Amino acid sequence: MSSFDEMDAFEGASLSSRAMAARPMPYLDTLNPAQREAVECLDGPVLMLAGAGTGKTKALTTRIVHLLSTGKARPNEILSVTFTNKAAREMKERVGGMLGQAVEGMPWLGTFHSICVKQLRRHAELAGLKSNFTILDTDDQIRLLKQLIQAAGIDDKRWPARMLANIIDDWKNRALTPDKVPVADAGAYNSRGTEFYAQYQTRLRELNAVDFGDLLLHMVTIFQSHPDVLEQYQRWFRYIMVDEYQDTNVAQYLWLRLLAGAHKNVCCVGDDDQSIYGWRGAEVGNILRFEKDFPGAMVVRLEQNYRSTGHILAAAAGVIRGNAGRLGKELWTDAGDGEKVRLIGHWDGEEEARWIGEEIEAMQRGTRGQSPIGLNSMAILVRASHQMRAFEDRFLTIGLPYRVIGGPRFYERLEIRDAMAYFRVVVSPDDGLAFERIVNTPKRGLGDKAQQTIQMIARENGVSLIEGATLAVEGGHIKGKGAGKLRELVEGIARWGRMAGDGDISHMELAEIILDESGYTAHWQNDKNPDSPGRLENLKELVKALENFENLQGFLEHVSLVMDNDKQDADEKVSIMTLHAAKGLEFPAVFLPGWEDGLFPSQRSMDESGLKGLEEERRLAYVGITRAEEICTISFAGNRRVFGQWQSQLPSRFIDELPEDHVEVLTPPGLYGGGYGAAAPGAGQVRSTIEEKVAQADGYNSPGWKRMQARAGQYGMSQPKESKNTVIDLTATSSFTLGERVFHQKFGYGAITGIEGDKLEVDFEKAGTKKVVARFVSATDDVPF
DNA sequence: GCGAATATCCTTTTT
DNA sequence: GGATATTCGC
Repeated sequence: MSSFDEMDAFEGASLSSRAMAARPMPYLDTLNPAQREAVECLDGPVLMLAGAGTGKTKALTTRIVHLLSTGKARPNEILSVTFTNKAAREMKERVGGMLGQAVEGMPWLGTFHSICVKQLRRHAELAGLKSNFTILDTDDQIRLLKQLIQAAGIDDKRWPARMLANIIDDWKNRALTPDKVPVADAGAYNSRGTEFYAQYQTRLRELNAVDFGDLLLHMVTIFQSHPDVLEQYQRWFRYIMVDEYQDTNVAQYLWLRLLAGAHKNVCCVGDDDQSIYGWRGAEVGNILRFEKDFPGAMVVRLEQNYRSTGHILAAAAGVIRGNAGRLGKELWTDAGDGEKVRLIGHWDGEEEARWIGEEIEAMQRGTRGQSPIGLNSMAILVRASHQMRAFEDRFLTIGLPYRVIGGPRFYERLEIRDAMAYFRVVVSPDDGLAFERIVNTPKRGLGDKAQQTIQMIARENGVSLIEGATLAVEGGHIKGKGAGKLRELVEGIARWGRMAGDGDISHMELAEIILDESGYTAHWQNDKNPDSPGRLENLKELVKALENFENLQGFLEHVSLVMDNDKQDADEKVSIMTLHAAKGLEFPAVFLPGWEDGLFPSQRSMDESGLKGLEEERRLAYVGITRAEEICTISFAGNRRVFGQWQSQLPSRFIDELPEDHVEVLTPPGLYGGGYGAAAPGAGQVRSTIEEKVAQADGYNSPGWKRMQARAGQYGMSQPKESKNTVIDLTATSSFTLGERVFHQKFGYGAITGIEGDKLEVDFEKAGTKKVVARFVSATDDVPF
């Protein structure tokens, strides 16, 4: 085990704390009273409840600077955790900027995952791993599970590997090792969940690999079973700071609590209203419970908002008010009311995109009566990434420059993943998953049968796949020209490995050699596909990216942990991203399209997590609105293509929660039947009272929801332009016939076996027989009988 | 064993 | 509509 003296020597403080203590502290004067309180209270537990746009990052970074300036800690004694790499980078830059020098000496400022990798590499043997372990991505994870499932003779159609991966992830997020999974979960995955989980962990160890969840889980396990290791870290990290605390899951929470356990100098920053990662295991409970976990904790509320105008804040507040059990904050601003939030409905998704495109161009020119707004200052925030396509299509045709943030990533491209699999087998020969990926890419005449032979031989001899391949060749178990090719590949991998070890050539040269000698480059050169040249370009770019790293392993780790690829180009472009990706960002003008029930709030979220899911969706709406500084435009469409089929949509229930006084309705009266604001008959009664909302027992009984159902009949827009096939008839109760094949968002396809008023009994292919409300089911093309 | 044609499922959100 | 799994003909 590495000693901490070593750590000190490698990463010791480069800043003299004594010299800094003598300096004045002008930075404190730029803070408002609440921020200052949080910054100056250095010892003991502190909870900073920081609403959107209240200068949270400023407070956090100033606090680090203050710790250093007062000589309370050296840079390497502060553990500072964020969720995203972007946030970590920003903090580093800002601390560096305030100190007027680079912060080389803050080795423990990073994401949960990157810090845990660092720790785990030090203590890998305590988790049964070697310190050069590989970090698997979701794809590998699923492939591995699929193998286990098939080996167990289970139909992976009925029990998809993806599902099992989610279950296991969930357990890991809750810091549950296979032996600790509660009995209540025993029914998971055909009652064999824990069995597969245990097998999966064994396989990972054999492959000298970990998945994302393991990074935290292994460290928590190590801390729990090796108090000496934990104590060293406890002593080392004299101060701990956590950003976005509302997003921590149980494993992260335990890890933090263990590390902070001794001195309790922990400062957590968060906003319960912006907790939007529950689906990934985040526990809002962590932040709600902070004062119980750390008795005597100081709680500071940051409520002065420096970002948005009054109307925007009021609209956001009106929406989030619908959630119960909040810690409660009221944001205020002295920036004035500004423009009201704008609301508009459209015929369909394409028209919505067209309108937003025109609106953006108008804003850009300043023809809306306001001063021109640059494209960089505008963003479109969507609920689900598939919504982006409509905008990309439209903007491409009108030549409006845009950038997609967090879209399909460079490192997820086929050719990049292949190339990286080559690097992986060279760096870590135990990595059988990478070997599988490349063994027949390019084609080497090694099909299923040959690969099964290799698998079998490897398993029989208890060796890695590569060694198994060697044995298979030597034993003559592989026939034909595949044998020669396989031998060539195995020898190649060994040779490249030696070259990496010798260090005679740079890792960039090595990467090129690997890609050339393996025939991978040639594979794309010979491919006549029109996109092959692009792929070769990408490979070049990949090799170039290696420049910034010391070796292949460092690069691979970077790729698995730092997946961001927001290339910052100087051009003016509109940003398109998901609401999740937008957290922490702000734009003068924000568009929020697709506010339709089922899409936003997402049907799946509500089906899977009920009221909790709905509340998380509502927080997402809150996050969306609060991204806007000056102009916020919400829109919805009456018809939308889903899976290539037209479906009519209802405006989101969140639209009804927007407080009238702060909204300007742009929708021409009559277009969507009216129901909002002055455009509608009987407008006065439309908005529900706050009491009603608080009293609502569940989402489906909300006044907004009921009203929408009532309204459904007057839509007048449920006919698609091309009356191609099915539109859900929202009012019908008897438009279905016995035996008809139908589709349900959650249960999939099935046949109707009974009709009872507006309720149907459907025998679903996957989910079995269920009673469902007709409204939730749509007819399919298939002719029954 | 391979590639093209055909079926099937699907879509939240991501470190 | 589009990505992936399966099937079929060579």
